Amino acid sequence: MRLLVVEDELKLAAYVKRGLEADGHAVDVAGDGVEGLWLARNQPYDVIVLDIMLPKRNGFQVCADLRSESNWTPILMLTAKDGEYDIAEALDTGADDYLTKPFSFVVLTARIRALARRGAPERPTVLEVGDLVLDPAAHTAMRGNSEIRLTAREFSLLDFLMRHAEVTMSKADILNAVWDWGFDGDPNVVEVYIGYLRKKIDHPFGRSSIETVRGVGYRLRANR
Amino acid sequence: MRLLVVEDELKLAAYVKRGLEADGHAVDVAGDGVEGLWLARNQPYDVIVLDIMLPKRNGFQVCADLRSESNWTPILMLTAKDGEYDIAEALDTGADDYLTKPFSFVVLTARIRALARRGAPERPTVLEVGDLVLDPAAHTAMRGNSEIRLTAREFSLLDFLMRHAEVTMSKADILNAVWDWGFDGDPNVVEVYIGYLRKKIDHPFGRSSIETVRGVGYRLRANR
DNA sequence: GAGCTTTCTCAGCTTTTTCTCAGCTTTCTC
DNA sequence: GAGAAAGCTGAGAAAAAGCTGAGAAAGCTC
Repeated sequence: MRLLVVEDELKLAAYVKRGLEADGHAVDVAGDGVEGLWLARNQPYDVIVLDIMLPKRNGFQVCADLRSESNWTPILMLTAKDGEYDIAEALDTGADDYLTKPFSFVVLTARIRALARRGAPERPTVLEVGDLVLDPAAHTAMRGNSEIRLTAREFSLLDFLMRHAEVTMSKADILNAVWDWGFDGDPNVVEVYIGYLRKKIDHPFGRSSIETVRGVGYRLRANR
Repeated sequence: MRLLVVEDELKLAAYVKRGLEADGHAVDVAGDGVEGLWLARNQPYDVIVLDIMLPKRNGFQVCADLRSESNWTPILMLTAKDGEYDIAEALDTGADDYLTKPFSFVVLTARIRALARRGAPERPTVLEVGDLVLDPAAHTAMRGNSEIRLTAREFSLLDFLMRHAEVTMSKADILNAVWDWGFDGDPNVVEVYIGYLRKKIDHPFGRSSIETVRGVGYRLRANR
């Protein structure tokens, strides 16, 4: 997909760009509202990720401008949690969805995918690895025929691992993708959550499907 | 379905377009009467949603023009509640139905569906999920053989959930679809109404069929 | 316009989730 | 096989999310 990210906070923009590119998308970044507007007008994007607080022209204005020109590219707005700007306001200006900062990468990409899918009627979009099936729309996970109840964080983690099945992901990668941007707590959370997930998704007798690769990270294996 | 929305208020147009597309329709938007007329003449639509107060050529005129050209595409008129324009007048000019602003999304789509159905007489059009049956035309809901009395809001909510059975809908989605456009009250209403609905539709002994997906939203399950 | 229904807000309560911490186990190196 | 590094895990505190009863306000009906 072709994506436009309009975000003035450089670090965040870089983080988002890097992550989305790793996800296989083509990403343009604009640092202020005017530049964003210009790009949005002159390039065809599948989704626009638009921060509200921007120099020169804020997100609401950019969004309203585009809509007034009959540009209906799906827009995902980023709002700060402390809520100086209202969430409802974002939707009112014609945004299609919003996300409050801080957010995790997995959640961002999930939202972008959901937006891009709108209008397109097909509907496979489940992740499958071995006998694990994860359905982002229904927000359910199954091992074989039995449903697995997962919390939001566990779900994100499994989503991430399944999208990178068979590849060893470092703890840093995981922390980056699954936890909110700017998280600076104990990296041990990853171990803890891997533990939770193992308890829930492991076969009663089978071996873990999440392998520990000592000194490197974790890897989700399809079989056994 | 192919729909045309003629509405000059940008925010409302975006909201309607977004929602209808999420509902699986192809939506064109025109920002004034002349553009609307042009599109209506040159494209085959299943239903036209037509605001009355429009720049250049108002809804009545557009409607009359189309009818005088023997264009009988079903027209749903949008009127402001304060009633500067008369509802009867809308029907007189050849509109098929009208809706007063503000309206909720579920109501809008219900009306559009009803209009589109007029030409095609067959079609039962009841919603069924598990042993829940909802008949939008008759405005009745049944669990098995017993009727459930629902208020208008409860009905809309159940309608929405049933149309998206098995999929987890966020509170924001629900608020957007079931409550009037521009509603900016406490999002807690959703929780309250989910509570009401659960009391009414739950089996005496069964588990709830509306599941809470913590941190994400709600999901209507068919079975069990 | 009294009485009933519906819709919505509010605040306190309950449940669930998330995260930290500290001690324990496993694995690796020499 | 001792020591160190890496990983695992149970307990529990803190925060977040959701639920619900009470009641105010608005609408409808007769």
